[in-house]
Amino acid sequence: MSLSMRDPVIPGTSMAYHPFLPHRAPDFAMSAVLGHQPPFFPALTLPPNGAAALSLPGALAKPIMDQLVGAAETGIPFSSLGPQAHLRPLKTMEPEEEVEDDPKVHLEAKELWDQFHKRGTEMVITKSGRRMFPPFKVRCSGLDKKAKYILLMDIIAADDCRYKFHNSRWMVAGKADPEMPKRMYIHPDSPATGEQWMSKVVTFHKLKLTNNISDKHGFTLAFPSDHATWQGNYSFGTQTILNSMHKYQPRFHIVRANDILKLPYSTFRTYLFPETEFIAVTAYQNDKITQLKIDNNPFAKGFRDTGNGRREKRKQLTLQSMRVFDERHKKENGTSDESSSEQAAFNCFAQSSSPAVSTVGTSNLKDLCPSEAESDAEAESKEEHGPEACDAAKISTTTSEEPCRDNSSPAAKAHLFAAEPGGRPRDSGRLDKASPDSRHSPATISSSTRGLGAEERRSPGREGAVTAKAEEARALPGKEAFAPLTVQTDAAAAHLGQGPLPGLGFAPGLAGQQFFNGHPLFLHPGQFAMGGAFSSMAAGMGPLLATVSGASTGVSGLDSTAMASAAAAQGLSGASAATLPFHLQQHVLASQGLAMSPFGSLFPYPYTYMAAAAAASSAAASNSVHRHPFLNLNTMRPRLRYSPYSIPVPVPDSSGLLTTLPSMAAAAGPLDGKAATLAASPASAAVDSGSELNSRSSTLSSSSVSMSPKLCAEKEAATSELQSIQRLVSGLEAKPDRSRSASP
DNA sequence: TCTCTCACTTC
DNA sequence: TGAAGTGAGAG
Repeated sequence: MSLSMRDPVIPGTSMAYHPFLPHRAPDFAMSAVLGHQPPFFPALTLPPNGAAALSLPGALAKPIMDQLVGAAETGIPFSSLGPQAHLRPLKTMEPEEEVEDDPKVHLEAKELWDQFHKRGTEMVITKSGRRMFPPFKVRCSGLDKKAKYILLMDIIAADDCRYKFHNSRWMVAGKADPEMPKRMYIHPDSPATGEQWMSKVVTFHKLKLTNNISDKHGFTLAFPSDHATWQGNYSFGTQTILNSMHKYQPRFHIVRANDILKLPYSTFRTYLFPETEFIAVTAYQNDKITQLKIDNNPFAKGFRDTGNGRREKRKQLTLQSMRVFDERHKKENGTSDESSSEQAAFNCFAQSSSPAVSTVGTSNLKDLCPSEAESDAEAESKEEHGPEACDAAKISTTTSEEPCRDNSSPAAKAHLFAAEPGGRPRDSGRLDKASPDSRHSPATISSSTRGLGAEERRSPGREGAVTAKAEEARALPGKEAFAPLTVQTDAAAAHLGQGPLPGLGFAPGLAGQQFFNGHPLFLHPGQFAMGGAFSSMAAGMGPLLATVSGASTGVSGLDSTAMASAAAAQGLSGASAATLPFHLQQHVLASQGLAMSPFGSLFPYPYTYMAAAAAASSAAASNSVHRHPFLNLNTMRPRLRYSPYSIPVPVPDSSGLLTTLPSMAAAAGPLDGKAATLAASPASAAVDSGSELNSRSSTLSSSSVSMSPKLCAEKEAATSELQSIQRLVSGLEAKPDRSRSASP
């Protein structure tokens, strides 16, 4: 039965309140996500390809909405609203015809990400939502030019730890807080042909990160079917909710589908870029990250040391006032305390100083501190800075590179994900039967070693340049073979519990649960107005029950559907479960003994649909290890935990990402050997840097020469300036947690 | 730690 | 011109 306007459904078709109906979007102001197995749905299937257009008059939709909203607000268990509908497997909704493609994904602005990773990643999250920086941009290749693809991104917990920034480094501070409801962001251009995707850099800069648990920028779609294909709770949104001081890993997905509706049973290819891992913070902890962002984010230009931003003015003021103080001090104490080191420093300063006082402490200071400053400056200069980046290098010197903080563990090496054919998925007959995809080829984990040329450091936000440079890069032989983890899930592939899809393993008790295997999705608001995926979704979402409540977009959700249903399954009253916010329900569920993935995404989404049945059966049949794929995985390769796919992947030891034990990784992950050593004794590190400064000053002083008399007047001024600088530096050193090592 | 405001930026 | 994206800094 195909859905159309005239279908006599009670009291209306599911499409009546489908949130993707563009003309309906503003009306979707429900305060809760409505439940599972909605009683309104007759047994229906979607037309092939979900292509039937549905234009539902508001007059018809409104009463339905009211009813749903009313039910949600009063907390009436949805099951009491009517008999549960039995939804047939949507066999007519099958993925696109198999096409030959071999997608490869290249992370753009990789060098920026590398720096970011090296310095110890931090990503600011705010209540209102903050963009990612560096921006997550990729370039795709190997797509079928004609086929349509949907590109998505989500962010999952990297581990189950909470972190703190202590003694200039990130360390584990305990167990992770309960995970926030996850969403997935669908690139607003989706779906588009492979040709279109490959012709440009795909950027996800509009995705925002927030710590606001009541964020209204998302809504949930439940796929209320007892059929594995449709199980799942799909949350869309433009903001993802993260826990502060927790580590996260962005993921990128390519789905060959011409319709969002097909996501649940389409093949997901998932790519992880280890260097994009980050710790969410509400305020910057690590000055190096701050500086990196200031140097590279156009919006933060005002804080750069160069230019006329507030930062410089403030610095000038500071220096000025300090100079006044010095002069006053000298008048009181005479000038006898001029040290030779000051002279030397002055010499050095005088040689390279630019006239502006405000620039003191950038390149000039770098000259004074060759070892640390240079090492860092060298490292940075090797990264092919543009003009701004050069500036950045100077500034980072100014802000005092700290050996402890520098994660020089070659993160760049970490992105070679060589998939081992080792873990072949276990077969699941049930899946084969249940999934429409079962005819497809088995799941493959392809590790693409794509050699793109070294990317030049780019100024973010300049897509054109980025694209052009990427083009250049593509023409070059690969400096670094990049092989993102590629997991192709497929129905027949469902050999779960080992091999490439252990992330699909279902925790005990969840295996048969609905809504626990779906994964939320971010949806770009623009897609409400889009044709393409969502227009056809309007026709194809019959069996979906969607609830949205709105803030800015008029659409929002509490993501409670899944939990409501699951909680109900756990013996909670429908009412209470339905009224709990998603995250609370998660707690409830956890307390109910429902095993949940500690990593938030209970189960990695769409492929779950394909593997759900198999997972359920295999989980039931398998031993405890198999039922705890994460644990199993963790034993072997702890930091793969954020990957939904526990692939036995050989990873370079230097990666620091996949080979480190969690605690060690947390403690020493972002540090290189030297840093780790220093980190073991942070105090000594601070002392070291200070003493280094002193000894360097002495060295300079001993080699200093007497000054020309005509310089005497300037010398005095410069000396006082130097004192100011040194005071500044020692002031910085004195800062306990956010200390910067002294790079004089 | 977090939130808010501010001055600054880009678009 | 104004909306939106920045980090700093105060509280």
